[in-house]
Amino acid sequence: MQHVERTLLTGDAPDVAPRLLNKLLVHGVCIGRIVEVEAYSEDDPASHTFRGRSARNAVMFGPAGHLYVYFTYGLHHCANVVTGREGVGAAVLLRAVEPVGGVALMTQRRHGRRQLADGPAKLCEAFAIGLEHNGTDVCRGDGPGLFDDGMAPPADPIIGPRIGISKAVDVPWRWRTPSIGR
DNA sequence: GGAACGATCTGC
DNA sequence: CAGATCGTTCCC
Repeated sequence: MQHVERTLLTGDAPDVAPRLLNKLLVHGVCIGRIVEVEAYSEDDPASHTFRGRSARNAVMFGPAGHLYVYFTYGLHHCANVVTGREGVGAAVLLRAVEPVGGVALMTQRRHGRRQLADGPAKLCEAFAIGLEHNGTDVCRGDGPGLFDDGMAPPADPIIGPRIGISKAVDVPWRWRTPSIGR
């Protein structure tokens, strides 16, 4: 199995996001099929990059294919894949994956709970993704990576507004694979 | 220096 | 439906 090509991630976030559906997130023994994503662009009031570059969001302005991990609500981590060309602050938030491998380990990390990775913070807990992975490359190496096993993105993704934001509430930049997950 | 709030999750 | 819990950002 191969890492995804970086060229897949160099477009605008809303174009890249639906392409990531059905790709695999792999970290160590843990494997999950991506079933829900959201796009965040630079001129987007809901994006961390809307007010310009900062220490926290610097990775989002870097080259495509790197992981942007942030800490929120004092206890959760969320993971994004940076998109666009270097200098453009955009990314795709990984919202949910369907567990495919490493379920025992993920269950342990999730303290025995049944929902392993059906939310952005649960996904990070299950896959042990933290700030130490901020800026790592998902197209190569041994850290959290994106892989292509040949399954195409869904032809009929469910499209809707993004979740948990207070600005640009009506922008339909959330994509979900039908019939799987929640 | 301080206050407000957040791309969430859980248990009550 | 509110609390957890703290880093980031913005304002004074």
